Amino acid sequence: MGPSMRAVADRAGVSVATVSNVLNGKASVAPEIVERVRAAVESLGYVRDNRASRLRSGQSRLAGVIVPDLTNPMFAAFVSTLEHLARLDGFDLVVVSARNDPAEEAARLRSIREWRPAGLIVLPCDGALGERLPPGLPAPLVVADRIPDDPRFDLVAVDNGPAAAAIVRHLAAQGVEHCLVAGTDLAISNVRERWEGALSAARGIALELIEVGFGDHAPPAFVARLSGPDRPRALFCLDHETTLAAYRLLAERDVRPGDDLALASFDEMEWMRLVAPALTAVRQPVEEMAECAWAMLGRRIGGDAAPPQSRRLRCAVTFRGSTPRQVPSRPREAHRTSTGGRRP
Amino acid sequence: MGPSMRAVADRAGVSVATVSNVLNGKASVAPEIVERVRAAVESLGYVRDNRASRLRSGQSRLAGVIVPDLTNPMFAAFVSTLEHLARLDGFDLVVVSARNDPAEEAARLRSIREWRPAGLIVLPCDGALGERLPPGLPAPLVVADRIPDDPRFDLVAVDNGPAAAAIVRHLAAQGVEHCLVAGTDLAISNVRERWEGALSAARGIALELIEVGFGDHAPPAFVARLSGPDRPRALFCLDHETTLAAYRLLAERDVRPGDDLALASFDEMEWMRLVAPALTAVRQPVEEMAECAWAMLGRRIGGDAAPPQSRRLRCAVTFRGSTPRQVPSRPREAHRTSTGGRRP
DNA sequence: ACTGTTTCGTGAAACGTTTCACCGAGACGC
DNA sequence: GCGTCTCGGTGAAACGTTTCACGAAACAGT
Repeated sequence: MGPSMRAVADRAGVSVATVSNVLNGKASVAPEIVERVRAAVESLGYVRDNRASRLRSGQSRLAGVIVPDLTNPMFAAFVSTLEHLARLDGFDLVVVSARNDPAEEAARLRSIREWRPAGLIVLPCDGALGERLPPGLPAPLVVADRIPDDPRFDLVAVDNGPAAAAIVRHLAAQGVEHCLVAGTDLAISNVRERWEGALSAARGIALELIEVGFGDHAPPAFVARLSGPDRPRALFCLDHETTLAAYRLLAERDVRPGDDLALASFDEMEWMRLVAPALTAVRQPVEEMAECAWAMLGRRIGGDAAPPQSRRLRCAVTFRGSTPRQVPSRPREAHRTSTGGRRP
Repeated sequence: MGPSMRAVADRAGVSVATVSNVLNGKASVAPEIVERVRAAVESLGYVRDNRASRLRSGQSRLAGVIVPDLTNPMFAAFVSTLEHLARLDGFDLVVVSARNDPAEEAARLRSIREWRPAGLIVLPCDGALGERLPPGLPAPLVVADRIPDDPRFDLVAVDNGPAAAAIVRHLAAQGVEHCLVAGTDLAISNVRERWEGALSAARGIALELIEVGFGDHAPPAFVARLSGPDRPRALFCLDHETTLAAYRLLAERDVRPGDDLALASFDEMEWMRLVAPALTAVRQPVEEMAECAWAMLGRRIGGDAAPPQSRRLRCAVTFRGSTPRQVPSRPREAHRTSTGGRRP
């Protein structure tokens, strides 16, 4: 163990209470004594023990974040901004990745309580968060990104429906008549909302849904649907995992996005702007979401007891070369696609 | 505050010491009493307070991780695996992103000590980690990914030199005679080692170095070098940031990797396999690195006092379409590039 | 019946802080 | 010269655990 306040006090020739006062700037202390204490701290290399400090004071200045998967760049960005904001407010963050496993999420939710966090920010694996929560909320909880069945919590998410609708309207306007819509799992609120939003805008365009799950490999049904001779002319992926799986699959099958298949995606990532043609995609405002979540949590920690609030942030939809007009005779405005006739 | 052990003890009609024994399975307790205590815990919804527990026991079962930038998918993956491993050993993780700022890194390094972590895993911003460390190591520290000037710590990193050499040899074999080598900053050990590794293999190929820094936009010198009429026929980027900047730049300037410029990269990412032509790249074994770091830290926490160890993990180098043979007349084996004549 | 030994459980002392009531000593008003 | 403040500082009681020495049975061996 390092030196304790006791050691500092002895060396400075004062009482522990005074050391505490100096360190926390609580009571007024004579400048000369402040100096002595500072010097003692310095020379001993004293570091406060937060465990004792927080235990006694009842404060925790610690927040927990639980994300479904830290490997997903979106969630990583979320945590990163959150971590920064938290630090500005003097909070530390315990970060947990549930690895897309509700059981692990539940376990972590339980174990994190032992640290007595001042607040929790949870991006749930699925909608059934309420059931997994230990009875009796241990601390203020803000739910982000995914919508739980349980309305007890503050919520910040994006407006999935309208964004998906915008994509579908765009596809229809480009002349697409039939579109395959793929997502990992409709049990995830975002995916469900996106599908419903797409449906709501499906005028003059036929939509067909397929769930592909989280597995490392695309399920046979998906593969078959995309490689058969009657494969759709357009594909709208409702989340990043699906887009990635589809993009790989298409490359293997030598189906070129843009040329052979209109491709649009939710969850815009850097690579979607780098590939050629670039992908039409919906970008979620992750940073803004993190800011909002932290602000909400801050208010709750501050004691605000207003009824649960729910905020929806607007997504940015960008149309790019992967969804060109569907009239082969007219020259395309598509970005960086070859002019055709490339297949042997 | 929630119920304490006192409350549980009262309800079960035993002493706090017994409750503690039951909860920790330390001393032998009569089965009937165990049951009573369990029931009391259950009905009160008791949760242990780690602050008190760890304070008294002197254990911490808490580890800190400091990464330069959580937004970087490599570091996110590192933290993710680490978090998982830690949890398997019953450790919690305090995660900190230094946002590429040595000052922030230093600040966090200082403040994290207040939690009395059992150990620290640090991926330093630069080589000068030693200077920023508070005097007197507070806990075992394992350095990962980047090599500090200070040899006091256990280290796990990748074999940058050989991997870079492999890339350069490959380029030479493909007929490249002159290659521009770009990296953010030679002050970063990885970048330096890669450059040196490249140099060591530069037989029959001229290498030219440029540092591009971390800014959001590529510096003018880089832009000029890549767009001028005498631009090099090959580019080797020494880190992900640089590759990204270069790739964007090339796209704007309508210079096609593979066709117009051989392009190889360190830090393979998903998108490099998705673009066409796919990028020749060096993949770092992040997961393995995390496993190794955790294992090392585990040994130190266990009390191993052997002299600092240093491990280098092997990178995987994959040659892809972005570095085709440099003989224009012969048909290329390149993957998914058009057959030429595309420029108006 | 007298020791040992084992088993099961308890009281109380830590751990390192914060906080609160209190105290001595000047300063001040009258 | 006497109360009354304020200022600066202190001792000691918490906070919720773990741990340790110790006791009270119960049981076995002589």
